[in-house]
Amino acid sequence: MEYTAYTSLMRYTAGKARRRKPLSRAVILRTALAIADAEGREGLTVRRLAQALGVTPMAIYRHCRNKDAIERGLVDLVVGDYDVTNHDERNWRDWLCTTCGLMRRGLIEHPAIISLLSKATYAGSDAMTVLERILHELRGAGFTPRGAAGMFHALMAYTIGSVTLGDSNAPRTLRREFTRAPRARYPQVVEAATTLADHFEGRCFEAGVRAIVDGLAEAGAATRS
Amino acid sequence: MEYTAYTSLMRYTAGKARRRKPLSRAVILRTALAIADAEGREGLTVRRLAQALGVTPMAIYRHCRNKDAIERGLVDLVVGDYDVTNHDERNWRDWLCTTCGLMRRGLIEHPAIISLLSKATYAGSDAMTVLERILHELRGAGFTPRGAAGMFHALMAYTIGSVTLGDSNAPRTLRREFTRAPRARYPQVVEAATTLADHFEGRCFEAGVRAIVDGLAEAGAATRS
DNA sequence: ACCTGAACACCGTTCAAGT
DNA sequence: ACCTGAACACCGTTCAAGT
Repeated sequence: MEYTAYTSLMRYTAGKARRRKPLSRAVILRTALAIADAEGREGLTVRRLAQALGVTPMAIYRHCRNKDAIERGLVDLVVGDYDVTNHDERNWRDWLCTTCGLMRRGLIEHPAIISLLSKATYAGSDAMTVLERILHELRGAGFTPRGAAGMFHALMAYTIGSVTLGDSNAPRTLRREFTRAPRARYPQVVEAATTLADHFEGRCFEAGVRAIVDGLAEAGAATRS
Repeated sequence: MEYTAYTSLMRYTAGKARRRKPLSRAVILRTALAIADAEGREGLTVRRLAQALGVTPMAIYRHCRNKDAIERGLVDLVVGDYDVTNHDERNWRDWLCTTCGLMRRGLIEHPAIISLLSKATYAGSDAMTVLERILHELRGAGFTPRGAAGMFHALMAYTIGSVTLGDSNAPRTLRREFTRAPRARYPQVVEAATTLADHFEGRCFEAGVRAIVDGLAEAGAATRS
């Protein structure tokens, strides 16, 4: 216990003076993200955060209204860090595919974020900029506003759901559960066990995105001009 | 504070004798679900649960290993309550559509569950039965094991992601954020505002499912026999 | 076997006080 | 203006004790 707290403190404050001058909202959020990444969402605690910052818990309240505000700030921080639309795929299908892949990557590298997504807000955040950029790309590809909105939402939902299903269980646990299920009661599960596990582990993510893109592109004559 | 605790106690124990005899794992989980539904995930507390059961917190530990076990139990409980595959659609597309609709319904009626999904396990749970049943239906429709697994995973991911995006923000908040976004910076968002909000509010869920089903059914010659 | 009481090591947050 | 100390009302969980 003592040891864990100590090494964590070392890790999060590495290279900084133990007594810093500023303590801004920005450094609070960055430290909070580091803690959440390392110990998970419930490992992030105002008191723990203060300790990592070398400060008293109450010092944090001078810069952030409360813990909820910090958690909301983390979502913004990650969205801002991953410039998911900043790449140079030429055709719009590849562009969408890469964008979703980058989103997925960001969510996986910061696993605590996905459970905070429900606290996020669009107004005045980087998320709105990402949304605008994706709609712009889709309009350029010939989608109507309605078609573009549908595509954005479906891909977003699929990506988030994919990550949720993926980090549900420890890496190889799920694979074992499927392959070792009693064949008499679960014949289909056993037969599809390895391919099921592949999907849950995210190995077929890109194929899923492409199928959804194609499915939505065809659906309804009104979605594309 | 006193008042809230009192009315909650009344609500959760309504119709039961204040001093019950058994206190089984089953009644603990049912009460826990009621609390989680009413106050959200962080409103569910061992001490609060004990209070609602008219018992000391430690009495609960005789029946459940710890809070984590209770939370995992809640996912099973909801999956078991909603018999999502029990309906009589004739063709497989409609069948999938209705199944996803029922899953979505269950998740929305118990909003705390979605954030507990990552704690769930397949082995020995009702979730495995649902999975088996869906794969069975897809095999019957001519899908290969691989194709069926892909379809299950994609629909599951989409459904979960859809609900996650939906309950992110309070009902009308998101709609306002989109329609009132500054037009100069976010022209596409403003233009698609109402249709975007419709999607986030889940009004186009069924259309999304159908498009994904069609997209995956076409994808790859190997997925169907 | 089943439940309770007291205790421990934590939480988020407020309020008054220091510099 | 920015930070601290002490306090309050909570947590999950363990351990020994009651019946």
